[in-house]
Amino acid sequence: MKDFPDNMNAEEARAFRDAVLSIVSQIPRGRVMNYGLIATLAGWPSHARMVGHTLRYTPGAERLPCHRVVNVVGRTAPGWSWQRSLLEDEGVTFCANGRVDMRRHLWEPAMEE
DNA sequence: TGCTTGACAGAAG
DNA sequence: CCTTCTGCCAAGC
Repeated sequence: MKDFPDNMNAEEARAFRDAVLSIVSQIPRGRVMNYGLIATLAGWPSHARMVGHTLRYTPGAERLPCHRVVNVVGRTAPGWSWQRSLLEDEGVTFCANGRVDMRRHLWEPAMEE
């Protein structure tokens, strides 16, 4: 029995998008998450790139705290210079190399239960 | 139909 | 620490 189909149906693509947007909207202020983690929680591990694709091309994602989504090493999205300012405004600290201090700000929904 | 691209991740140099 | 390469998978051309 196959838990994770390799290609998505329209229904699953919609479920994936819905899950991603839902997870992102739940990221607390001053915390960040990475793409791989969101993809895993959404039910499709290794679809990290699809998460970024969804956040960028889905209308309405702009109103979500998508600026709290960074890659696994705490680096902000390329071509999105103001993302750092948005995070700093929430109290997120950055290292000298321009990366988010993941050890302090990484948030996992599992830690809520 | 087939190659390239990308808001990624991980390993290697 | 940084850059480059590979694996990944959907979207674009």
